[in-house]
Amino acid sequence: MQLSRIIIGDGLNIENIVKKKNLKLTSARRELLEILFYAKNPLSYEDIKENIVMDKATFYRNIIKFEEENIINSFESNDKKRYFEIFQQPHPHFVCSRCHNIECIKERLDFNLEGYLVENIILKGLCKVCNKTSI
Amino acid sequence: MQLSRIIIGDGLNIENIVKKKNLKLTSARRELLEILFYAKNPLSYEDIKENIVMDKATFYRNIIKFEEENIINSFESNDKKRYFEIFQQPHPHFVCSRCHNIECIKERLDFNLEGYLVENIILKGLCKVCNKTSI
DNA sequence: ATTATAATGCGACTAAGTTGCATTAAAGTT
DNA sequence: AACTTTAATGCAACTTAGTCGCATTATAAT
Repeated sequence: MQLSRIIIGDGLNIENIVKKKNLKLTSARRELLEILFYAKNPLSYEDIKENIVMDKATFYRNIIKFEEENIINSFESNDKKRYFEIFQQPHPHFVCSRCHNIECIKERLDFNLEGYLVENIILKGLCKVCNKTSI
Repeated sequence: MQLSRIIIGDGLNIENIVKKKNLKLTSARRELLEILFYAKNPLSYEDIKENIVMDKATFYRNIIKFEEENIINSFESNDKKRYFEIFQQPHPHFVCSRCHNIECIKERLDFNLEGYLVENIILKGLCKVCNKTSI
């Protein structure tokens, strides 16, 4: 797969995104970003590690860099793991407490919290499937 | 302090709550529940451990029991820690990504997510204080 | 007072995430 | 194309949350 050539949004590919932030384009970074670009849901380190060759330290150092540069963002689930995804328009995530699946919520949740800046919304509970099959 | 005599809601004190669930009332459990009852914000293990004498395994085993019995509930913050609080009416929590404070949100957030059962809402971003003093 | 059973403490363990340090690779310069 | 600077990598050692098995102890009922 010629993943590094995928076009994201405004004609950007992984090379441009990384270089725009004055980061060196290494194979570790290309690998990591390709996986995240192709994922349709947020991924944890455990999800990713089987598919990468880089060291754990490299992984986390890149995660930190990418988060600083707003290339990705992350949040904690209820399984003690952090989940990573390519930075998109802020949108809520639903974490199912039964099946532990994580879904991106497309519906807009409107509420006004005076004074706060809400960057991330995590909803926990039962997803559609588990809610239907619940006792 | 005669903490075990505090009255919660329907004339319940810690003794009654624990016994109602068919759990033995040990000093570890009394200690843990007293701390959580008195906390005005959710607490992590790190917050609690200086004030308890029980072993870490006992702490977590009781946390698991209490969660099963809906005496407490917990959620993950963005500092890799789990936070615990006495189970109350479900209400959102706001986690500040700058000062890492955790607040209970009293305002009702109304939205309808068809099919899901939302048990827990975590908002992340800048709290009132940090948002005001942000660049 | 006795006893059954649940809860505790201890030690060993797992897994995420971090840090220091020596080595290597990227990207600009001549 | 070789040279150089600086950033990124791999490795090993570490920290901390959380879990588990097991022997011992405390609770609550008889």
